[in-house]
Amino acid sequence: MQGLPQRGARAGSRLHAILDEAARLFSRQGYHDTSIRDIVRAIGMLPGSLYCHFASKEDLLVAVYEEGVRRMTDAVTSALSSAPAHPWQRLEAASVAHLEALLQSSPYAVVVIRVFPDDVPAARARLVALRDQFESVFAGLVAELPLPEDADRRSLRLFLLGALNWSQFWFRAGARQSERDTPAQIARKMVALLRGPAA
Amino acid sequence: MQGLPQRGARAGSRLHAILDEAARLFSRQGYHDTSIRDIVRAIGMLPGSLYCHFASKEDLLVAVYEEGVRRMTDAVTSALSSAPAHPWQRLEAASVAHLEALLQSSPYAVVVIRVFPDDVPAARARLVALRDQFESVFAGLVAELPLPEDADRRSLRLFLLGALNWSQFWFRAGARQSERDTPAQIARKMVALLRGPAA
Amino acid sequence: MQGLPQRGARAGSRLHAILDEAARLFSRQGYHDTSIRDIVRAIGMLPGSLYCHFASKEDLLVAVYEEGVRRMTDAVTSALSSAPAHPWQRLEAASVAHLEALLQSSPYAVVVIRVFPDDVPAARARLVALRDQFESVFAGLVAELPLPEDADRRSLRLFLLGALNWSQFWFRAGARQSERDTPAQIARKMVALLRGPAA
Amino acid sequence: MQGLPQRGARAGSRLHAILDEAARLFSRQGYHDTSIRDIVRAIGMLPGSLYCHFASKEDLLVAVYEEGVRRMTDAVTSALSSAPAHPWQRLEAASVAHLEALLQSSPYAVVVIRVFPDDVPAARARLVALRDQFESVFAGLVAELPLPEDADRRSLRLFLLGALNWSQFWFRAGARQSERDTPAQIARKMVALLRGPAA
DNA sequence: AATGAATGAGAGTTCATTCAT
DNA sequence: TATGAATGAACTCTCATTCAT
Repeated sequence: MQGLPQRGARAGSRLHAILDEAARLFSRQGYHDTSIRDIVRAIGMLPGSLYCHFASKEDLLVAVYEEGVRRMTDAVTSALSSAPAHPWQRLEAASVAHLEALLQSSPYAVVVIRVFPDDVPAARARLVALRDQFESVFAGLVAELPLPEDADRRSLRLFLLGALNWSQFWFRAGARQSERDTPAQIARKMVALLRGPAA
Repeated sequence: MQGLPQRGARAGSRLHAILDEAARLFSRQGYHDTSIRDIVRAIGMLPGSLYCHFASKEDLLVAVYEEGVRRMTDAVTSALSSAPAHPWQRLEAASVAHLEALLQSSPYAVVVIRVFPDDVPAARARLVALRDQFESVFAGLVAELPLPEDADRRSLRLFLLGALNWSQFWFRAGARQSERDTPAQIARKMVALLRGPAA
Repeated sequence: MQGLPQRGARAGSRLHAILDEAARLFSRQGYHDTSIRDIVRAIGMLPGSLYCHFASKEDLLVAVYEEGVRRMTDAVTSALSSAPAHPWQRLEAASVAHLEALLQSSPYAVVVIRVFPDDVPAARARLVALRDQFESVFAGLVAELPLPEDADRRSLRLFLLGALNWSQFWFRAGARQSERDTPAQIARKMVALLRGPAA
Repeated sequence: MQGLPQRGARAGSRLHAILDEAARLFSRQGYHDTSIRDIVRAIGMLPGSLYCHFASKEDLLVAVYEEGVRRMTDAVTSALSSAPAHPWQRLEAASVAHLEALLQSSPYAVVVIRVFPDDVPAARARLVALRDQFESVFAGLVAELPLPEDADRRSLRLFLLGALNWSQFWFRAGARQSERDTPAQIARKMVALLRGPAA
């Protein structure tokens, strides 16, 4: 885990374990339904011990968020590095990477999308800032799109990200496994819809 | 309030008051940050009294959800009754009505969109069913759209609703008041994007 | 217990029990060494139940203080009603009554003198106000004393009350029971010292 | 700081720093409201490190008490060395020195008077012994006073010290700065009151 | 002499809920 | 239909202290 303090093998591994477990539980049960006890129990610690690493439950959430944004950004950046040059294809590659992180691979990413800043007033400002940080990547990609002069790029970005993020609520439900789209397919369909039938 | 039990003027008014206050607080603070005490305090009741009307906090949430779905459905249905016959225009009218309810007029609608079934395990199934009930209205409208034989109508519906619903998270932030789109404008832009540049 | 809400036999008795037990423990162990759990355990309640009656531990302390001031004031007032008319004798009677309450009869009074406002920041202002309220009785008595025009009555009052109140720290220690002064004797000696050898 | 272990410049300075900070915080916030963390944070140490110097928080308090008694005794002794020979004047000089230490100059002295032995059961006996040690200085001075054969010298001493010590609770409140007595003036008034109007 | 992660106990408090009245 | 006291469990968090390094 890049960027985390790791001043010793033991120390780092415990902090690592707390973050991983918090990400896992926050992503599955949400923030409010996950207690400090739930988290530490799963990794063989005592509740008080967690406070050696985080001053409050909100701070822990922020740390998970930070890692989540880092991972999502990394995933998108990494996908872009091997993507074609065409702006629409780059947006598609980023969307695929984002949706795969969100729906498939990373509890950290799920936390960022699932736990809403408004639901944790004490951390709201910091969570919003982190979300904005991630969205700026997409803002950059949308800015490159070959669109008419008067196109509303902000709406397009919000529209795309909203649709992508909302998929967490229906992705695992619905049709039989075999008929279900993969995250990558979903992302490609969304970008295609935005690009329009003509393209 | 149509459809609510109303065995007398007084009775109905108390139940009404509870629901209104619950909708107001759930929509503003979320479900977990709103306590039974918060709700009853605001209407001059005591915590125990609420249980004359609802067996549990989850049941109260379900009741608010039911009313929210009813209101959203009513708003959409009502808008459709005076809408043009063209399928795209009907989808637009429905989207506008939905987004106005969500962002402008109804705390009940906000609860339906803001409080996620996964965050309230004990009521999950019922909340999902109510959401589905509402979405079926849009499924009907999407089914009418003049699209190629092989178009993925389910994705289109999920895409539109995701984008619409996600707007609750960014609507009140951002640009200066004067430059901000109204809910109706946002909805129209979204439908236009989906319809494609040709239309 | 005069002045306490008592809207029902049961209700009053529980509140009564909480206050009595809190006064008893605060007076014996101090405020910080007494936990909510200590208090409720002694009267067969659960910790949460206490919060039906008091919003916080500080509020409970204030309530004990209020009762303590009431009792001390009552004791002094009652003693004055049957005291001679001479100002020095009245001051003596008040001092005797105060010291008997403090050292002999009332845990409530002990709390007022033993728990210092500065030790409970959240309640400081209210505790100081209650102490002042009690001291004003003595201010009245000192104002009546036949003293030279330029006498410093404020210092005399603070001197007397300081000496009286400090006795809580040495009263139970020291010499054999038989040789020990009673609270009344201590109070009389103090007033005599202040009055001077001539009197 | 005389009497403290000082096995090297560095060692002494850390211990010194701990004691000073503990005295400062105990005197301002009381013993229970001051945590080990508060103390070490202020001097750039970690909680565990404090235990290289003191085996427990109570031991730290006792050390502060010891230093406090030493300072108060030194102040009184020093004042007496340059005081007139008359017993009442010597008592006055001692009282002035004590009150100046308590109200003006020494957090250590404040701790001795502010933190009551009964509030720290684990250290009670040692704290009481230290207090007694200090009071014995005053016992000696009172023994010298020219008083009638049957005078109650013990009461006089307790009365004086109680009044002096209690002043910590009202000294900083009350009248405007300009009208307020200095600690020395307060001490002189108290001794004058005890000596009686005639003298 | 100092570190810093961890302990284990316990703190005050909140909560949805119950039930006799 | 409403009350209000009580429940029982759980909550986040703080504390003095320990100990391998």
